[in-house]
Amino acid sequence: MNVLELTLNNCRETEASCTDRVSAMPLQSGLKLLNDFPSGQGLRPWSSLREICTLLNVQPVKDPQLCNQVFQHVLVKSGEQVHAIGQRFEMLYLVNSGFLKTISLSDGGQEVVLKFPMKGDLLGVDGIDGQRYACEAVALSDCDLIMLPFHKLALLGREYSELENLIYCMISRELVRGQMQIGMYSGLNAEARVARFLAALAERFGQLGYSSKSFNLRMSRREMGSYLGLTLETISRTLSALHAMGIINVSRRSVDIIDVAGLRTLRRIPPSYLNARDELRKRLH
Amino acid sequence: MNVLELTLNNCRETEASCTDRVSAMPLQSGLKLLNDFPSGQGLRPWSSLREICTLLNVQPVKDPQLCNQVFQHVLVKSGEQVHAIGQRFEMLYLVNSGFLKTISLSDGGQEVVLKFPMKGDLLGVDGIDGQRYACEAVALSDCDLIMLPFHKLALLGREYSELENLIYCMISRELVRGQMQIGMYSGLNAEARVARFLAALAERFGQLGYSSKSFNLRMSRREMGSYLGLTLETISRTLSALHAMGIINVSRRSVDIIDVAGLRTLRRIPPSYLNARDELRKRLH
DNA sequence: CGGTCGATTGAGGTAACTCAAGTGCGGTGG
DNA sequence: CCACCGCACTTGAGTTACCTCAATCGACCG
Repeated sequence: MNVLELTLNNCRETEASCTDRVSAMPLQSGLKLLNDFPSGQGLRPWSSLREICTLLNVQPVKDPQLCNQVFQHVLVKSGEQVHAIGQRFEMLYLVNSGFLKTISLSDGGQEVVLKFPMKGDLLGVDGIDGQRYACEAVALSDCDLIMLPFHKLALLGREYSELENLIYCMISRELVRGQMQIGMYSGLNAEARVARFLAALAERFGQLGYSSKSFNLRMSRREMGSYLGLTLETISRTLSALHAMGIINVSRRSVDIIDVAGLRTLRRIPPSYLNARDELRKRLH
Repeated sequence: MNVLELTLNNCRETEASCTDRVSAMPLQSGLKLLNDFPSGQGLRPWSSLREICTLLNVQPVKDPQLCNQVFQHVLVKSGEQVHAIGQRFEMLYLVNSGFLKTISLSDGGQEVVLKFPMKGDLLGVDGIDGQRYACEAVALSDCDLIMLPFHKLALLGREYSELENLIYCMISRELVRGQMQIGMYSGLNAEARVARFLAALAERFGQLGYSSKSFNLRMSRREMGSYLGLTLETISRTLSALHAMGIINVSRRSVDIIDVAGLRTLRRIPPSYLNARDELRKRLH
């Protein structure tokens, strides 16, 4: 049984097992396998493990048979859900293109944004232990995801130690990124958080070959605030202040970075840029 | 080559490779292997994989040869470092007894507490990708850790799919716990955070067979604050207020839980319990 | 063209921070 | 044994950074 058969097989399994899923999956059924799509758009329905390694930014696996194994893609439209909290875990998803958010529910039932996965990031790792996804993934733009059926992946990993190690690294990396987030933003005020966030986003875009100077935010102010532990109004105000300082240009969701170094090192914004009011109040006292 | 040889061998390797470590390891050299210790204290220098499964709260591996494989312990004294940030990764550590903290450095060089690992928790998973630990682990009490040389573990995992799956689950679990933390505490005010934290701690102690009603905090107010994103003064005030409400008794680091349900559901503390001052000011207005 | 939704901006309130003064305990040394 | 010191914690008072509520604006969409 070759891998192509394995993956196709697995897709059928996925479809078949939809009925026994615990949580509602309003959009899951709308997911399209890429080979259902009209060809000739430059999109292919599967990627080789070699390509996957490139995407993950790791040494490509050397074994010739292994690195030609292929994995199927899936297209997710903007706003659609990739997986829900509590849904039975079967797949890891590797982002080939597009922009997403992962969320969990806070105590009050409010959604909390955990990450903004993009090209090269892995979704679903939190489902391995417990066999159910612990968070929900939603596409914030049309996305092209590579499906990695975990069971099959592990099976292959057993034969190829190279691949096994790759899997360990992928998972560990996700964990490290979560830790970095906490470390990075704790102890920073609102302005610095937003500034670092933009700088990190710009750097990431740059690494992926897009412009690091000029890009569109794919998330709403509310989502950004949730991710950074701030309210949407604070985000809006801070962006305006960074604009007023001449560090960025921002209009709605389009952002131009003027002074990257400034973004990275900013600690606090002089009150004059934030709001005339605050300064006035201080003088009155 | 049996596993006992493997692990002992690895320990020698660890000692030998101390010189090429990147970061300072002031205390690492003071770590003692358990078989250096006087026997007859009920402590054994190694644990079998069967025991490790119990500790991890997973189905014990069934293969008779595999589950009798043993792993060596290491004792870490309170205040000592288990591993440093940037130190070369070789080991996972499974906590057999004791209480620790893991920290990373915030932007300003301040330490940020990420977790408080205890019995059954795994340390070092963040080192797999990149081959260097991404955080620092410090013992907050005398600790008994089981050393799991990752390379050897992976080697064994390749032969025994059961074990391999176990490794994946262990790592994934660490990730999920990190996510839960973010989800749990975001959107809660200081009082609720402290209350949930105590409730979670109590529950954890209970699961481990200790008293869930009465225990000692092993961390300082500052460390607790760092973990919860609050200052030490806020922690202190909140504990006092919870005491005043009759939900807990607290004196220095010893805590008695009086009303667990209250802790879990608390949203805000009536001003009167917090400080007479605030209420007075309101009435004056 | 109205309706909806996201973003901006303003005004005021407040939760948590900062700074500072005390308190109590545990260790050390006379 | 007591006196001293250091450290973690407590408590107080004032400040402030961020939140909340509310009005407005603009883009998009049927």
